[in-house]
Amino acid sequence: MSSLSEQALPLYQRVHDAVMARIVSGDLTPGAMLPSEFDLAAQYSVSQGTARKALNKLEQSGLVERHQGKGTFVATTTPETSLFHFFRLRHQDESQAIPQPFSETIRRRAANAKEAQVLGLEARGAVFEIARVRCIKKTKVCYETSVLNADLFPGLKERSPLPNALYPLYQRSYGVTIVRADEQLRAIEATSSIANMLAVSEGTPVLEVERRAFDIVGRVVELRFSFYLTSQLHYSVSLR
Amino acid sequence: MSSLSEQALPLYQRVHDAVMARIVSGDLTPGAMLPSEFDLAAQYSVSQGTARKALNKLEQSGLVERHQGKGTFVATTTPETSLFHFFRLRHQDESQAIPQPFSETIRRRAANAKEAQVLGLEARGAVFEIARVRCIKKTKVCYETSVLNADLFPGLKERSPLPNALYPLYQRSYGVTIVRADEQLRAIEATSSIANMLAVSEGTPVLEVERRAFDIVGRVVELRFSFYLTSQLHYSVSLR
DNA sequence: CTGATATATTCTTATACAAGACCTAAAGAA
DNA sequence: TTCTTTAGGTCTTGTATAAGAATATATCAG
Repeated sequence: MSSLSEQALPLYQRVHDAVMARIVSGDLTPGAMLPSEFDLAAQYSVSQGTARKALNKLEQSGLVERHQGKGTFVATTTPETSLFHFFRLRHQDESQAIPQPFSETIRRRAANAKEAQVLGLEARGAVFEIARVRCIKKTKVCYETSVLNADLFPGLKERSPLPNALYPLYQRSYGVTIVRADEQLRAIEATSSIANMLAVSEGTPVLEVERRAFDIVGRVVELRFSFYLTSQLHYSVSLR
Repeated sequence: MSSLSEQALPLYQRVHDAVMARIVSGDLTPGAMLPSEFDLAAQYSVSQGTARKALNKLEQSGLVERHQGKGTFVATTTPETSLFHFFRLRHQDESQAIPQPFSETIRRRAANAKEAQVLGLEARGAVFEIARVRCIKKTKVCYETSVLNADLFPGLKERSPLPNALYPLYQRSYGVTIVRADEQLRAIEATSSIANMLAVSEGTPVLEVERRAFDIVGRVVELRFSFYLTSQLHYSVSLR
């Protein structure tokens, strides 16, 4: 049996934690098949039902996918899923709006105080800043900057131009899976620099979205500011 | 045994559906205690484990709450829960911002085309329109209008002034439980009427939130437009 | 290539026992 | 007497296990 110390916790919880650790550590990569319920049960000396309960819990948290007769697999956050989940821009008919890359700048620099605090870095630690302007049908609709811990994304700058969706890149190339994002939204007047980027007049109303993206273990991996023009589009969210 | 027709569905699913029907129909009201796992098992001629699985599913969907040793209860959408879930306005430190009522107008009128379509009414059906301006520390920060199917909320107009939080009122007084809300957000320039309501100059950036609120059975019960000033506040949301 | 068969997987159902919450009545102190 | 405490009993949900069904896939005979 593997390490299942920590008495007091229920058996299924210990199995759950152990399997989760294997996924988080990268031992089990997205798309990989997990041991079957019976194998897992044997590994940890519990019954199949207990192993099953652990797997069900992992499924509920979205970490794995299960298919009767096939097996249990580490969840693959497909571009579609990722887009659908974290890209909230929609057309007026609620169809998804996917802005296309227009320009991109990647810089390596020292974090400012806020970035260091949010990303959990030491003062003036190294970060990558990705600044992009994006279009829909030739019209600039979005300016956004993403700031990342440089240590987690070695060689990022050399990958320019980056794909439209960043999170699948984070996952496939760096093993960083984004599972949650907290966002703060405000309506602001476009500053001169933002107005310039989006080719509108200064003072135009802009939807500002400040995002903190979290990975599986709860670290803030990305701090992103997005500025959207919402005359033809809107930000769509479902509370439940 | 009660009606558990529909062969082909698993037993626990049938029990789940039956209990859910009792909740939706109003037979079991929010806060009421459900039959125990053993009682439910006896009622539907299944084992306690199967009844348990049905109740767990109801818990996952948020319809009931379970407490070891106490029992299972129809979920009570408390004012706190409701506020926390559907009122997304936050101060800069992420503490919840609760605007206080400043003025309120309730009108009974005919629905316009969009309202009739969204609320599932016949053309020009009767609706209530609640228009409110709300303040934080004497400063007007929000203007919002809620449009409701008048048939679902008899005598609403006579209840003025309404409480700060409307959804607990819907639930307690009219048996309408809001479980989900879809929202569309835009940054717009304040129109003259909105600017007037909020005592700002025309053209000030305002966060517009268009909400459709759904009840347990998936009907759109409320169409709400909110206009927020977001200089001191922001709209906070978590995607996961 | 087709269809039956075997095998591996998850899913469903049932049972037994553990743990937590609550009520009640007896015991004890003021 | 009156109040508080405590012990036990009972009702509740939580945990663990086992056996068989349903589903997907590979294998092999024809």
